Amino acid sequence: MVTIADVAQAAGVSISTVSYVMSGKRAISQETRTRVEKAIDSLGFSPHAGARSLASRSTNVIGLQAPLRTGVDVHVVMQIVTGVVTQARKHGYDILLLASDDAKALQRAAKGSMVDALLVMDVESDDPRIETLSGLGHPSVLIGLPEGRRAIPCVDFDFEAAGWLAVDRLVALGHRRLALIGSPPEVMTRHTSYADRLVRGFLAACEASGVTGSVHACPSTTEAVATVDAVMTENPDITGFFVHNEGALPHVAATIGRSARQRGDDLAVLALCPDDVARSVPGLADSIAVPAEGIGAAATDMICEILANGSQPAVRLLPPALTGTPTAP
Amino acid sequence: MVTIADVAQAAGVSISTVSYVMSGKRAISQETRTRVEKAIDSLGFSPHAGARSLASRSTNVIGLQAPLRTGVDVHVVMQIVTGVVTQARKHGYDILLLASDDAKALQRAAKGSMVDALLVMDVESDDPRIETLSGLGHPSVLIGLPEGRRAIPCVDFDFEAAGWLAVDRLVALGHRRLALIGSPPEVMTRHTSYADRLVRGFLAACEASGVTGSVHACPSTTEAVATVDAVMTENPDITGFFVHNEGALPHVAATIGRSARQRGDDLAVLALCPDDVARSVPGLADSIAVPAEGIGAAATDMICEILANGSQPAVRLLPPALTGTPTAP
DNA sequence: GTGAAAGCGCTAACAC
DNA sequence: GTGTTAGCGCTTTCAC
Repeated sequence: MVTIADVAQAAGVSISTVSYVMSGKRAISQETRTRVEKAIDSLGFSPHAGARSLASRSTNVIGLQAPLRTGVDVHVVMQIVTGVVTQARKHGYDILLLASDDAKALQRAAKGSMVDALLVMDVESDDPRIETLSGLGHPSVLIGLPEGRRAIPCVDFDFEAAGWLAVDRLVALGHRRLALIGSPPEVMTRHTSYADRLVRGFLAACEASGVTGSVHACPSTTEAVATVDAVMTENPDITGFFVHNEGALPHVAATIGRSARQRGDDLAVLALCPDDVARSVPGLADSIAVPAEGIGAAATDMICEILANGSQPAVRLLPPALTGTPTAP
Repeated sequence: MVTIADVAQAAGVSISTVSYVMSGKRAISQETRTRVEKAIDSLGFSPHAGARSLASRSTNVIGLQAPLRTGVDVHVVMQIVTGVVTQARKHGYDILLLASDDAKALQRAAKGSMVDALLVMDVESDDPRIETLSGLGHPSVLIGLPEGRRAIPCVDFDFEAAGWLAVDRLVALGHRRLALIGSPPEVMTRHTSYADRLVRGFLAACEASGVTGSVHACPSTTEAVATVDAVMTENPDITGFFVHNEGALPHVAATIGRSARQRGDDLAVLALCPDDVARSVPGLADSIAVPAEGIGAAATDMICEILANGSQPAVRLLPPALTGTPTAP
């Protein structure tokens, strides 16, 4: 293994000079700098991460707790993780992927000085992890927006605004009876924050616009088709569908598309999902994009800023936007 | 921060005794052991990972290079990652998620002593990373099975055997004209190892069974339906479909199911995908499970064994198995 | 069965 | 602008 001492010797300077060349924390003459840099390159030196973290009391690693369980939208999770990892690297951080999604895992990483900060996804209201995080002494950011005391900074997509936007769009298209085909029942029941916020925005917007809106939990599996059929049969006057359900989306789009063709109905499907997912669904005209990678990147930016400046920003919600071919009413 | 010295003092023993209690590397009297353990608990001590890695020259971290790009099957990737992370924790390892999937990232992690070993997914034949890994001095395992020199141990699902199994199953159901609806064109063209192996097994089995088999690349997006329609129109005598394509599967299953219903054809769809994905597709009777989480776990076991025993196992392929309601012919 | 002490490779005062 | 050196918190000889 090549150490900083080897580099110093090769460059004919002291150890600290090499260290300062790397960190840029003090002025170095152009001449020594090049000499040191050459030595570093030719020896292929990279500093020992452990030694560095021991001496500097910081690891340049951020711990990420991602929900690897099923029932979540894998596309969204993957994209958020991608955003986090990519952005972290830009700030010079690496990502330690935590195994379990309990409070213990957070403590292990923090107390073992394995990470400088923590990024936690899929936090529910009253999640015990929030209290753990507060007591940890490590900066942390939640990806999501749990209800309650708001002790930890949060980054998320503005699902509530998305609910409003969806209703505005469907109403603009001429629909007066709307349905939200939402998350699977288990997500709804868990009161996962994003599901609740979407429903709230959707219903409030329906009321504000004076249209009828109903909300339907929908399994993300085989039963999605049956669920949609049931909704359509029992509420034949619904013409505007707003779908926020990964597994159900293709079925819903197909079912409704077929029904529109067969019965000549003027039905509309508006999806809430990542852009590329929307593009892969046949027959889907518009969608509201969930900027999943952007959420990951924003959360990472926030935590890096806290790490750098000690600033303590509160909540950041990314605004929704319509995508796709806008079919004028 | 509470250090090992604090624990030693609290327990009235020397630092080394505390260290040995934790590592179990030398005999400790029952009495001191309990005293030390109590001190550890009451002080809430966890050893500093960096200090440990500096002194012991090992990090207890495994680097994982996962393809976060699109075009891959996100369900499969997520499940493999889950398997890796979960199993690693069981062996006492944590996972560092590498940002980019190039050789540089592997070097950075290894040479910076951030990891003890590397796990690399989605390796292609002639992948430059293979040579990098060989020269790195860190143990590594590939998840996948690239062609060629085989310098690095590999773990994967036995896609070739899956091709055989699929044909056997479809033939047993009475089908004589088979089609493999395969990976997207970009994956086929890249000669991603798994796609090639599946095709090879499928075609060989068709020949061995004396049935006709054709292979069709299929985009994982909107065009999947059109592709399948084209295949069915141009080859109306195909009755057995073997689908290995995340995005296309629901469409294929639906299209073929409908056609079977409308035209009264005896068509069969056999899918190759993770179990839970198969269960979420309406109207799918059987499938061959891709044990994605098992692949991740097996790869992790292998690398941990190499780390522990220095053993150098070669290739491990997980066998395919039929799932679902076996509909007798 | 236990302790003392020499590093591990780096950072960051504190010199000059 | 550069060098010297005291730690950072742990593991692991070596000594008893």
